[in-house]
Amino acid sequence: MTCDSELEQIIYTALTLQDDYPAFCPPPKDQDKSSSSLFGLIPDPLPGVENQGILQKTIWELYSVLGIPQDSFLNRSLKHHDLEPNKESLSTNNEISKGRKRPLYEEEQRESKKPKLEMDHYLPSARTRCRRRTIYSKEQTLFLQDQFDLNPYPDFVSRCHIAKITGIPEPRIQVWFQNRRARHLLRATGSQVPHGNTSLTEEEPRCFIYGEPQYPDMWG
Amino acid sequence: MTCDSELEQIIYTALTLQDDYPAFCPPPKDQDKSSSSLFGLIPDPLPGVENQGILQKTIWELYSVLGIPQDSFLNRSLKHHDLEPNKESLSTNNEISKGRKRPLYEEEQRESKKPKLEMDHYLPSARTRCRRRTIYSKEQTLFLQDQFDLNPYPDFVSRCHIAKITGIPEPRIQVWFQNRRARHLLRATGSQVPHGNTSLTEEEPRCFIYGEPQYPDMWG
DNA sequence: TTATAATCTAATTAC
DNA sequence: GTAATTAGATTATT
Repeated sequence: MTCDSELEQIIYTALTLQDDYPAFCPPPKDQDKSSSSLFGLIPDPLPGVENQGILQKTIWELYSVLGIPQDSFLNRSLKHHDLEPNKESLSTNNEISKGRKRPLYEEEQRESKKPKLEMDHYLPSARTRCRRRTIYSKEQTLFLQDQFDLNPYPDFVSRCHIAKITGIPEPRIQVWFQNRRARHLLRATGSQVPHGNTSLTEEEPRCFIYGEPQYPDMWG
Repeated sequence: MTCDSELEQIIYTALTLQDDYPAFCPPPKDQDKSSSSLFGLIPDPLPGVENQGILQKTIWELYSVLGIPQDSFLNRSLKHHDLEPNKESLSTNNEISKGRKRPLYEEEQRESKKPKLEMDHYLPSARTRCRRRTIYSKEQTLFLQDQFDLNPYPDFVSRCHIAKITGIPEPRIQVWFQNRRARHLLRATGSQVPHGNTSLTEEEPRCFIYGEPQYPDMWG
């Protein structure tokens, strides 16, 4: 009914969505499939969030395809993120880490003689090792390149501006600039012109640009 | 009326919030304070999002304290993030990067003879260079340490699980594990026991653990 | 295949 | 002490 690419798309859509809304992160897989408890896994509607239908539908599809039953630790985990990050959410649910140790992987601990099979089952290292590769549109890439020409070291606030304008999450912006610097700043001084005439990282090839940021020529 | 620490808290609260909701990222500072346009900066209520009052109040406080007027590029920027990341949001607003180059910093370009003052003004490198340091609660730290003992290399799905349970954003989980590995895995084999008897990174001191992950002893 | 997003180490900064 | 950032190397997707 659902081919592999479809399933993968569903999974990564859910993972991408939960990146913005942690409450929708899917639970770990479990072989004990009791179909009666399937509905218990569908998260309650997050009060107020838009595109509720899309989120719910995606998670529902994911759970249905994987046949994930209601796991015990989920009952003890946080119900809903209160939309305020890092607000000691665990303090009201401190039986997670106080009452027992390692609630997430207690299944693996119990049968510690089949570690790799269990691990591959729980954490499919081939498919979910990395975050799904982000594809940027032509307009997004052009805008990022323009910003890079202006300042290859945007600070947090600048990255937030870029994130707002492009719609790209700020951590992706950070990674994009890291990769861009590795490709272009170093290539400009290193491989293309081995003797370095491009005056950007000339005098200090491996400096940390903290106290006195070095900017392109148009900035002075 | 508002002391510096208060202002800083407001700024970073807003920045943290916009990390989850990019539409609420504050605009860049601007000296042209025309108080009449202040209300134009207050973002429209994001339809449906909870804690609307907190977000609105925070942004309002921030804008009021900074006296930020309605910037021109804000009119051309995205109105509301459509809650689906990386969905070529720019394609419907492609006049941002098509119609003109570098809309975000056109002010600096115009007066390119005062680069550092302008840059310091726009991008206060001392205060907003880095993301505000995240403070983890005792329960969060304990849970992360437990997960680290089980698997110091959690993949994307595992990091999402941890993010869900702890309420910490996934990128922060990633950074936490990076720092923890640098502190503990290397310290265990390097400084404490210089000759390395702890069998974790023994045969391959600088390997990338991709194809065949190495896990602690309890995993085999 | 190439380009590049994501991950990793190691050193470092800064809170 | 530790969260965040950086360079650089590497993996791996498109």
